[in-house]
Amino acid sequence: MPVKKIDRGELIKQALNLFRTQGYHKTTMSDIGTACGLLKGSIYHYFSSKEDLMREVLEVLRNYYRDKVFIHAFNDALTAEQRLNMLGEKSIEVFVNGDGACLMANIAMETNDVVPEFRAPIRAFFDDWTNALTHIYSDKYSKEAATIFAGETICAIEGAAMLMRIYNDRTYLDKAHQMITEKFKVGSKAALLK
Amino acid sequence: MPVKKIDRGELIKQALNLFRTQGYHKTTMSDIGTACGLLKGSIYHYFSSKEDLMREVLEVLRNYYRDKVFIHAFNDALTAEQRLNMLGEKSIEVFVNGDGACLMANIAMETNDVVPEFRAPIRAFFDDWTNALTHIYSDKYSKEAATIFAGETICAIEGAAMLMRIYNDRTYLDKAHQMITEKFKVGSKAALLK
Amino acid sequence: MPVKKIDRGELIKQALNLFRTQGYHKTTMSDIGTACGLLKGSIYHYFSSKEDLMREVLEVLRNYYRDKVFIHAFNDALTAEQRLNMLGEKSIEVFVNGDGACLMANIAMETNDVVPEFRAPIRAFFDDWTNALTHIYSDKYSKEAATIFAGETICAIEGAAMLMRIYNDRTYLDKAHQMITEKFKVGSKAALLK
Amino acid sequence: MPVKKIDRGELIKQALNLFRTQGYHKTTMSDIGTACGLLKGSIYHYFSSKEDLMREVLEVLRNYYRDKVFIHAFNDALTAEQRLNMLGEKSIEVFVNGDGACLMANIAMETNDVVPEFRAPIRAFFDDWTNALTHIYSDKYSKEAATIFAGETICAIEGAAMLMRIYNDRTYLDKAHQMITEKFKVGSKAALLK
DNA sequence: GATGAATGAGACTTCATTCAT
DNA sequence: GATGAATGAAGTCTCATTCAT
Repeated sequence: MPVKKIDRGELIKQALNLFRTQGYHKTTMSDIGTACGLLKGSIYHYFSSKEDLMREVLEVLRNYYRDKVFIHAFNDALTAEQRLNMLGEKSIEVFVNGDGACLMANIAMETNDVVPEFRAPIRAFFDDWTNALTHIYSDKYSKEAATIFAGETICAIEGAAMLMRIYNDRTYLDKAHQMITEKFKVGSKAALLK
Repeated sequence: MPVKKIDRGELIKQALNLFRTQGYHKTTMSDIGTACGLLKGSIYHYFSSKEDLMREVLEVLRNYYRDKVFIHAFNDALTAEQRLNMLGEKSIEVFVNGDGACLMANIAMETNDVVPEFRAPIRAFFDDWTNALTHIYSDKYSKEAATIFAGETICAIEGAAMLMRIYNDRTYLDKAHQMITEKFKVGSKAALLK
Repeated sequence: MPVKKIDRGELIKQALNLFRTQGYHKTTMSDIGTACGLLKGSIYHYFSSKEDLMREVLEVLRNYYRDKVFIHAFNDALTAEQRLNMLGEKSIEVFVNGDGACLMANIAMETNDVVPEFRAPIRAFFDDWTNALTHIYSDKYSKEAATIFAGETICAIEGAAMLMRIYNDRTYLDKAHQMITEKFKVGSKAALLK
Repeated sequence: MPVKKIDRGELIKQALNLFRTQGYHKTTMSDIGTACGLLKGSIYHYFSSKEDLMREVLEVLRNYYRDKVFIHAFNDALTAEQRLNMLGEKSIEVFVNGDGACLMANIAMETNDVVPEFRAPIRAFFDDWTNALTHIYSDKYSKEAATIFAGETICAIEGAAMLMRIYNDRTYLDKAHQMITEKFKVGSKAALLK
C-alpha cells in the first residue's frame, strides 16, 4: 500500500500538537503515527529518530513565530504601541489555538536537564522573542530598560499561559496582554513628562 | 534483613528533586531508589506506585509552601509591603535552591493532559498562592483588583523561573521580585492619592 | 523513469563484497542498494528476495572459481606441482582482493544452522575445490590419500584466511601456500623413493 | 514470580551455544531467554546489552580454554609429543561437543568488520592458543619455526572444524589431529638426524 | 526500471510492578 | 524492610518486502 498519505509538514504539525499537550516523553511514535494515519515505523521515512523529529518541530515553530509574529515588531509603519499590541494579539491567538499550551515553554521545562540537544533551539526562540520586544520597547526606553521590559513581558505571557492551562481559563492571557499594553501606555506618558 | 535505611520524608525529598529537574516520565523508580541508596523495588514498601509517590510529593510541597511561605501573607504584624516582600524572598529562596526549577509548574505542564490525577493537588497549590497574594493586595485594592494582581504576580514569578532555567541566569527572578514590589509601592501611592 | 542504472552482474558483485565482509544478516538490502546507487526497493527488480540474491551470489562465486581457478587443476600441459602452485596463487589472489575474507566460508559458518537453503550451493563449491585438488594429488598418490590431502589443503588455506582476517596479517596465507607446495614436493620425492 | 530460575554461568552457557550455532546477529535475546526459561527482558538483569553478554561469553570461553586446554601445553611432566596430542584431543572434544562449531572462529568471521569490540577478546583467545602451541613446538624447533608451526596447526584445526560443519562429518577433525601429530613425530626425527 | 512511501513483523531495550526470601 | 529476580507491556528503531506512480 505504497501511496503517500501525508507530507513532512503535516507530520510535523501533528507531532507538534501532541508534544505540546502530552509532553515529549509521554508522546510515542505510535501516537504520532496514529495522528497521521501511519504506523509508527513509517515515521522513520521522514525523520531518523524521535529526537530528530522534535528538533524539526522546534525549528518549524521558531520560524513560524519569527516570520508571522515577531516580524511585526519591526514594521515601522506602525507605532510602538500598535506593534506591541499586535505581538500580544498574535501570540495569544497561537497560544489559544494550541490548547493554551506553549510548546517551547513546556518542552523547555521537561527536557532542560535531560535532553540538552533541545536547549539551543529553544533559546533561539526566546532570543527572537526578546529581540522583537526589546526593539519595540527601545522606542521609548533605553536599551537596558527595554531589555528588562522585554523579559518581563515574556514572563507575564508565559506565566499566564501556564495558569490558563492549569485553571483552564483563558482570561489569564487576556489580562496579561491588557496589563502589558496598559503599562506601556502609562510608562510612555511618564517618559514623555520627563 | 529488616534494616531501615531511610524514612518516607527523605524519600519524598529525593523524589521531589528528581521530578523537579528530570520531569515525571523521565524519572524512573530506579533513579529514585539510587538517590536513596535503595533498589527500586524497595520503594514500594513506602508508596504503592509511582503515581502515589508523586501525589505525596505534591502534597508535601503544597504543605511546605502553605506553612513556611504563604503563611507570612497573613502575619498582621507586618505591613502589606513587608509581607509581599517576604513572600517574594522566600519563594526565590526555594526556587533557587531547587536549581531554578519549579516542581509544581513543571509537573503541571508535563502532566496536565496526561495524568489528570495531578491536576487537583497542583491547583490546590496555586490556589493557596493566589489566596495569600490576594490577601496582601486586598490591603490596598478591591478584592477584584487584588485577585488580578495576585495572578499577575504568580505569572511574573513563574515566567521568570522559566527564563531563569532556560538561560541559566538567576537574575530573572530577582528582577521579577523587584518589579513586583516596586509596582506595589507605586500603586499604593497612586491609590492613596485618589 | 525507466533508466537502467546497473546490471545484475554488478549488483551481484556489490552484494558479494558486502556479504563477504559484513555477513549475511548484518548486510541490509539498503546497504546493497547504496553500494549500487539504487534504493533498496529497486533491488527487487532483479532478485525476488534477499535469500534469492544470496543464492545467486553463491552460484556466481562457485562458477567463477570453477572456471577461473579450479579449472587449472585439469590442465595436463602442466605438472602436478605447477598446477598445485597455480591453484594456490589464484586462490590467494582472490582472497586477498576480497579483504581477506572468504565469502563461502563465512556464510557457511554464519548460516549453516539457520538458512539451510545455502548449504547445498556452499557444499558444491567445496566439492569443486576438493575435486580439483584431489585430481592434482592423484598424480602422485592413491585416490584415497589424494582426497585426504585435498581436504588438508583446503583446511590449511581456509584456516589461514581466518587468521589473516583476525590478525590483519596476510602472511598467513603465504605461509600456508608455501607449506602446501613444500609438502607436495617432499611428499613426491618420498613417494618416488618407495 | 520472583524466584531465581537461573544463574549467570548457566545463562552464559546457553547464550554460547546459541551464538555458536546461530551466529551473533541471528540469535535474539528472546532465543536466549527461551533457552533459559526466561523472558527476553529478564536477561537485562544479568547483562546490560546483547553485546555485553557476548563479551562475557567470549571471556568465559577464553578462560575455559586457557585453564582446561592450553594449560596442558606447559605441563613439563609430559613430553612435547604427549602435550601436543593432549591439546589436540581436548580441542576436538570441545569442538565436537559444540556441534562442531567453533564460537571464536564463527563470531570472528561474522563480526570482524561490523562489531570491532569483539576483535580484542577473540585475538586474545588465538594468542593463547598460539602461545601454547609455540611452547610445545619450541621443544624441537627454533622459536621462529615453532611460531609458524603453531599457526599452521591452528589453521589445520579451524579449517577442519569448518569442513566438519559444512559436510557434517567429524572425521575431518580427527584427520587434522592425526596429520598434526604425525608431522611432529616425523619432524622431530628429522630434526634429530641433523 | 526506479522511486518513494508504506507496511508489519520483530529486534533491542526500558521500566513499573510483584513477590519469595 | 530490603533485596534480587522475574515479569509483561510498551517504547524506539530496523528491515525485508510490496506497490502505485
